[in-house]
Amino acid sequence: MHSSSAITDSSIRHHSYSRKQKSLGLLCTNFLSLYNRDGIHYIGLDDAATRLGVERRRIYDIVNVLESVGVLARKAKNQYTWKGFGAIPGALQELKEEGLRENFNTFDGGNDNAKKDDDETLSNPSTGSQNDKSNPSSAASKSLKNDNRREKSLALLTQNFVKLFICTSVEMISLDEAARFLLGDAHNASIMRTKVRRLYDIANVLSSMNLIEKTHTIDTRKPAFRWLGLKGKVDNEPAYSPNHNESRKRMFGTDVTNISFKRNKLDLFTDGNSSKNTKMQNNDNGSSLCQDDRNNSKGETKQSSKSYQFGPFAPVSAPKVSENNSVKRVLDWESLASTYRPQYQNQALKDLFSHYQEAWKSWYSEVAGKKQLQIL
DNA sequence: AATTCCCGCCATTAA
DNA sequence: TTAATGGCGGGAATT
Repeated sequence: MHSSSAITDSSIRHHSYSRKQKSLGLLCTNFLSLYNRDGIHYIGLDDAATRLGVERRRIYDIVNVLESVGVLARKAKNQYTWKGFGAIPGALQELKEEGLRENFNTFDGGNDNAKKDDDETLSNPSTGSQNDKSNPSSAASKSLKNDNRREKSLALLTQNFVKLFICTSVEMISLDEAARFLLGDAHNASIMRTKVRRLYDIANVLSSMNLIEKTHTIDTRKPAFRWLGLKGKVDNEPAYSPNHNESRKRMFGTDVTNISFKRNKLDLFTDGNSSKNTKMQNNDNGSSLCQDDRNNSKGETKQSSKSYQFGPFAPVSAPKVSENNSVKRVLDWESLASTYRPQYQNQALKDLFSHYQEAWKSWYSEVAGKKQLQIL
């Protein structure tokens, strides 16, 4: 049939499984390049899953965080409305106001998980549970368990994560810190681990949109994410503007179809040929030149083939302005503090985060006491 | 060893 | 009930 194989991976020792090509970030990039076009208004989940060659489940992940930032909007079952990057500014503004107003809306300090076990102090009944649907009043049937799901949703986590940046001017924070912060802190056990897993997922798609970027803390050690927001690439409606260059870590190939070997749990390809798995979705789409790129070291655009354009995000070109022109000078307690600790711009904000104070405080002492920041 | 995070089981919720 | 959603965490890939 077709000449040359499809999964021509030009890197990775031979044909092996590569996690990178299966990342949510890549998938999101492909999703974006697939739908961020002029005539797109609606997006069908089935269509997306099929075109991108992934299971439904993954689409939900992406769609949920994209919606959290305004790029998409749920319209009906199986159908979303494409709002575009132009909708981000407005969404962020809303999130900011919402974040400043009342304590992080539905956020719930000590969610009462059915986890026996000691619960966190900090009962934060608060939340009148803002109902945005309809039915303003009438039967005041509290949605007890109802919101419980929402509280754990990827969408909410995404918004809170974003609020952390836009409401606090705390650019640069590690996911571990973010998780601790977004929780009431002191969440021993797996709750924390799971939360961090989710944050990784979120961070990956936000990264693909260039809303955030992965870097390292000043003392260059722990990886952390920095807020980029609408920086330089602000646009109103036009899909892509010629100018605007940044750098995005993860750059990928052009192939939108995500086909490749599975993770093979109990299936070593000891001998030749696929045994029986290979359950790849039926990918239509004529072009399927798979090719990744072992991370271009030089800013070289590798895209080509078809006509895939990168939307509002960097078309890859500028190598990178500065990774960490670490000025690392005095590195005193204060500078670190300003980096990690949220700086309250006004009383309102301070008040807003008042109940997080101790979270930070404990985190502080924890880290300081350890041996991490000893430069005091 | 530690960090990153893919994969998909299966509980929930919607139709 | 079936189909659509989407928590959740085991454990493999990466660092």
